[in-house]
Amino acid sequence: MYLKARTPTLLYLTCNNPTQHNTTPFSLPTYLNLIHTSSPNTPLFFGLREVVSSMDEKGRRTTNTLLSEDEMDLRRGPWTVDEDLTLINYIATHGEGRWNTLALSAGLKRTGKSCRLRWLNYLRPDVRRGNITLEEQLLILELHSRWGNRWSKIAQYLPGRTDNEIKNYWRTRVQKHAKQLKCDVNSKQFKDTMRYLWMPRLVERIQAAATASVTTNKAYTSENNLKNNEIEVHNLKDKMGLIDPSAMNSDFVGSYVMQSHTPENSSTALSSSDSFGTQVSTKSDLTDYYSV
DNA sequence: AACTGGGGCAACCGCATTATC
DNA sequence: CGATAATGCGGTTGCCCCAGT
Repeated sequence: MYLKARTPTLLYLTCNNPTQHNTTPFSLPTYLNLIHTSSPNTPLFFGLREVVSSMDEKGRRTTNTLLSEDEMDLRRGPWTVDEDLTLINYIATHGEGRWNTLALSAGLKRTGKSCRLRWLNYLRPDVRRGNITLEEQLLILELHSRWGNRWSKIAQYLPGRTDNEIKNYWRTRVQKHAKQLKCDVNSKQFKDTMRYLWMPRLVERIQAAATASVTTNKAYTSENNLKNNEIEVHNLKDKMGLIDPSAMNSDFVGSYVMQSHTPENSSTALSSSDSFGTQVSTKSDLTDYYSV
């Protein structure tokens, strides 16, 4: 079993056995939590402390490597695991804010802006990672149609998602499909396609996934779990209105958005995110819509 | 096996806004 | 009240990974 770093702090625990080629991603905060809460002699984590503390963003340069003079001044580029640990530890003790002071006090050779960005977009414990769910896609499409590129505002309605992540999603997925449709992402044609084709289809898929979940659970879960899932699906149906998707309009989705995920109730929304997770692959989101 | 092009995403930049002195 | 610093936001860039050739 070995560690692989795909990004500076997204680590993969991978089996050497090719028949068990199942990489398990962990964010650095997850690792820290596991390491802190596990016994020092727990086999899985035995030695990982040393590995984590000595790895760099690419697994090539160790913390003992001398830094160049430029790097001694102000560092740029990907964050190292050591820097992340420093930032996390400092914020755990002193709290966040006053980023320039924080950067200096923590001994990080980074700008305050860089520290803030790293914390908000990656290290914060409530950052939600993984594929954008169908429900989240629906929200993003709807909210973007309302507010345009107001990414931080849109992010307020998607608990755990950062504005950067939503922005990247929009640019890499949605704009790509606009390009394939040979129309501008701000054009009426494209907006109509979103509203009358993609969004209704998303609703259909969300409902289908919810139904499938119940079917599966009827077969494989305990009676108690089944009860919970039925409640969950019922709640989802309530949210989605169970109306003809073709009749769905912006107002409908908007009311769904406002009722279910507002910044004011985001704490509860986050805790209920388990039921907010119709996962899709990164390739399957909008790909099958524009061809209809 | 080597190369290449595109996708995905973390991080940076510049500007705007807000806070502090 | 003005100057400066800090923070927030949206646009852009650069790099890594991986599928296709």
